[in-house]
Amino acid sequence: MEEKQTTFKPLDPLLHSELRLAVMSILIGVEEADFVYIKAQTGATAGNLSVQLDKLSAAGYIEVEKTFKGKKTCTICRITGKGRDAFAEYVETLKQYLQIPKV
Amino acid sequence: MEEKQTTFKPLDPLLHSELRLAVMSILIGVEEADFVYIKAQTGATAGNLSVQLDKLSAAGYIEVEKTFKGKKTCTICRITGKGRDAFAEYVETLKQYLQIPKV
DNA sequence: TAATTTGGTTTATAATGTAAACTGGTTTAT
DNA sequence: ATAAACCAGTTTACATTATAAACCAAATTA
Repeated sequence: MEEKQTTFKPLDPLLHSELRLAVMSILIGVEEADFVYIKAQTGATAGNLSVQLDKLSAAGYIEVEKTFKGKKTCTICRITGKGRDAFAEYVETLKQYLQIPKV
Repeated sequence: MEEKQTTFKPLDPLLHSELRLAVMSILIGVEEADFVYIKAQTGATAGNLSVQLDKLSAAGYIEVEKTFKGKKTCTICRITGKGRDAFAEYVETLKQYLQIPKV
């Protein structure tokens, strides 16, 4: 019987994206963050950020709440448990590629 | 004067690719590796691997030597100094996204 | 010598990322 | 009051990238 030499575990494609990863990186460290803040921190265009937040939200990695800040609309994002788990697993998987020992 | 809040350094797009990263990860640990070995380790299709090796080679991150193993052709790959540097920088940059402290 | 396998390359297509163009509402200027 | 500029996003069209199917040449096997 042939043993498959699965040296590299696949990387979650939802997280293996520069902008989405930056968003998750921000959200994992805070209670919540709004669209404008995330946009400033990442330097992303509004369009790109909107699309990527939708994808994270559709995957259940974040939740998005639309509220108001005074009269202005305000889009607040939070990481979910599922998102936290996925991020943690992504980090562990990536360590293999980066040759960083698992702690 | 406005200060730009460049929180996240951009990730080298050549390395931020699952297959190319796996290739570099292999090559950084060995003197050299051939096409067939890399294909087996990564589980990639030959076509995909061929394309990605070309890209790494075009960027000067690896060098590719075509030789023979007996009568069969054999494509040998080695990481270059430039590739080594790029990989190291990619790892450091990524740590910021992953919230892994720089050592 | 015909069929299969090996070691790849080329190329067509699918998937993804990105920013320009747009929307709906708000504030400012005239 | 109303036009002009602005803010907070969304939609959509386009560019880039990834991927595997189809292909090729040489070697091996039947």
